[in-house]
Amino acid sequence: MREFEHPEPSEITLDGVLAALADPLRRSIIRQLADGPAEQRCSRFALPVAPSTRTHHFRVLREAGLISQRYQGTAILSSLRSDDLNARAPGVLDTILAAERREHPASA
Amino acid sequence: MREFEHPEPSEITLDGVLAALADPLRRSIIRQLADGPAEQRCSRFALPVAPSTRTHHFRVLREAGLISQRYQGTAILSSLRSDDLNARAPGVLDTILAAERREHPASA
DNA sequence: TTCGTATTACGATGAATGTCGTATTTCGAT
DNA sequence: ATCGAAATACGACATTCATCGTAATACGAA
Repeated sequence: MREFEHPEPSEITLDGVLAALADPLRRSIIRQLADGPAEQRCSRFALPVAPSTRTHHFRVLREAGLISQRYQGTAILSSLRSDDLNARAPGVLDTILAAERREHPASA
Repeated sequence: MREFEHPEPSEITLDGVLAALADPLRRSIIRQLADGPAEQRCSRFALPVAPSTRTHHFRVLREAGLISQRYQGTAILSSLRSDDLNARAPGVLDTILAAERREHPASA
């Protein structure tokens, strides 16, 4: 029943954001969050990795300030922190997402 | 050694670009290239690392398609491949550079 | 309460990465 | 022809990172 640690908007660094987005699997998570419902449970993501690896990637994204997570029963709902990101690094997320969609059109 | 291997514009991947830009030292190189003369020699960059480490970072940037390099005497001139990058991933470089300048105003 | 689902925590492992020192190459200048 | 400066190549090392398996936790449902 605990809470997650989320960085404050002011604590979000470009370095953390780019390091998080440098991994293709994490980009696919971000992309699905951007293109789908605002809040999605972890199990909704079809990732070719073990559960514990999935957890690892979600944590990296959360600690970088890219997503926020909250509990709902046994599930965890994740959502994009678009506003905080755009305040801190305007356009970075959107341009990267656009490039990602362009480079990999089908796989959402 | 006369020639360098540069990826074609079509060979530039978002993954390579982001992986290259995930390192703060490489971002500082890119920033100096963006804010200074179009072509700059490696020794012009004041980086707190050994010469061989410097070479390593320039190669990563070159192989990712971020910069192009050519020989001029014993020196090597590096320049940003802004056009190729914007064709492949529009706005990505510019928004990242803007965020970088905003986050670290003085150090250029 | 017991069970099952969703997810995390922990520890291990192999690969990738940033760093360095040393030796080497290239080229201009002396 | 030799020297020095610029940069690379190579090999080594430590750290980080992505991955996994296993065990544990929280919560809803039966």
